[in-house]
Amino acid sequence: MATDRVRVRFAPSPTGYVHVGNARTALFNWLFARRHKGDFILRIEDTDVARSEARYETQLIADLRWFGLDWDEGPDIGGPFAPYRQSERHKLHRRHALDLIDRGLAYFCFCTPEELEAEREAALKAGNQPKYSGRCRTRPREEAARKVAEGQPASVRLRIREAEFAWDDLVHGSTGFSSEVIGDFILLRSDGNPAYNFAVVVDDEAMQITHVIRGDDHISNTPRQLAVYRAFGWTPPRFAHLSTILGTDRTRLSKRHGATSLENFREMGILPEALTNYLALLGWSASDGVSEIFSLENLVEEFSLDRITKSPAIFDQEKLNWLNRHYMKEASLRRLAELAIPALEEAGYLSVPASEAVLAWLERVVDAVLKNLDYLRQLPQAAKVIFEYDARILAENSDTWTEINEPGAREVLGHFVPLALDAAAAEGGLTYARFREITKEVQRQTGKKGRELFHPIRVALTGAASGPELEKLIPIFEEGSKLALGRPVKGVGQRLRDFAALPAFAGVKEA
RNA sequence: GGCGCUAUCGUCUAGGGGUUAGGACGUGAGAUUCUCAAUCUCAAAACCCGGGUUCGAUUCCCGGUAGCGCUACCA
Repeated sequence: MATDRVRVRFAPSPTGYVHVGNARTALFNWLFARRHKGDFILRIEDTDVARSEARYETQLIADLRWFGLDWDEGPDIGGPFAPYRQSERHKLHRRHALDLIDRGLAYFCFCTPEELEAEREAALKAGNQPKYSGRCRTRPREEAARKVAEGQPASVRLRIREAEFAWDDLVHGSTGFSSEVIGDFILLRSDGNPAYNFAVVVDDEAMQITHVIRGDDHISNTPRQLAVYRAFGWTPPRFAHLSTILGTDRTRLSKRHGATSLENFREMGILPEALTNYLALLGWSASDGVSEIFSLENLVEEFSLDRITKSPAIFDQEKLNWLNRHYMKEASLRRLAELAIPALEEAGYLSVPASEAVLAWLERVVDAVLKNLDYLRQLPQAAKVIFEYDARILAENSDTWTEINEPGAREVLGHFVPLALDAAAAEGGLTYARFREITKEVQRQTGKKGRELFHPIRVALTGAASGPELEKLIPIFEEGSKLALGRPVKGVGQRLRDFAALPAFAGVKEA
């Protein structure tokens, strides 16, 4: 390591989505860098061009920024060790591979895929570790060079010597493999592109990476990489291997488990601070063993690699929801209202762009239903009582319908509806204060109070047996009815007229 | 098949040779409210199995089992 300064990197393949496992790896790298006032580097591993498209990289960067991370060096911002795309570093990889051949530490291999496959199957059948036999290992260098010059396709393999490959893992402690299980693996493919285990090492060394924090699926790759470091005489970085994130069925979390990518969570309306907090808690805990709510800033202060768990963790959407509810309560209503717009538009409730008046009204809507939400995507559903009122549908809902047809309920409505209708007509709407005066009057006339009084009124007004407080809903109805929305919101007067028009309540207005 | 990693409530975890094994999510009950929710209170819920070491193991060691990963000219 050429520097004492902590330098870590996140090196994803741009595949079109950022899996939460990768997001957590990125987060832990970032936290470690920030904790030690070091550098966090973004490097794109795009050697496999079939899977890499420019737009994937753009999306990857956007997703990571949304997630709350920033980096000191990367493909979008450059830096002293550019380029930061693996595909643009292939010349360097080739030069290093050839250098190893010159020094007799690597060699050209002319075996065909068919030959290798046959070898592999034979080894497997014999119950042996299926590793490369070393057939091309002893070919004289001149002969190999001649074949290459003739244009024969050749890969480059590392000459593995008998050795133990051990390291002190920052998460797992001392870990090691015998060279028996490795075999002379590929450095450079016959198409000239580097293999992953070679390219990462060359790039990490060139970028002076001091700590490699990555998923534990790379544990078995580590001895190969150590072999490369050893061949070059480089000092390897420290390694920290993070456990896998599993789905509820204990298999590796994948797309079929539902929301698993940053994009998924953003679309759901999960707040990034909730997701970083949750992911930090998945496999890491604070030193007091109790604290769970952490902003990114607090996480930077508290984070340490030695408090990372070794065992795999199952992703729990419920706990993420809990954190998201927590952070939604902390967020400004304006921010939440803006985040809810796409879902509301999709539901046909809103037309964009939303005016300032609509946004201000939306804040009240968010405020009214927030307690019922796990994430913002659920807002249209939770706000249905505001946007959709249909007295006829109410009449088809047997439970609710039966309730308000009880004699007591009919009595309450018989008094309430005409009073409220008159007030709304006379005053051009109904304030909550006025609404309360009317309910008090109804209470005097009927002797009903509490649930007996309010439940029928709620049903008549909202069409539903449950929902936000009427204190919040009534002003929302009234103000909403004055706004130009994707779907007109009915005011109190309109709702009661619709209700009174139901045949079953035909007499209610005159009662 | 070989190699490796892992194992505390349903889930995320704390802890550690002697503890009433702690917290959180979720669940259940109660309180409160016009309802749902939110909130508050309470409750149920765990050391994978078998050996060893030890006066004593959930904790340390070994084995088993299970889960996961790697075993590529994928990354």
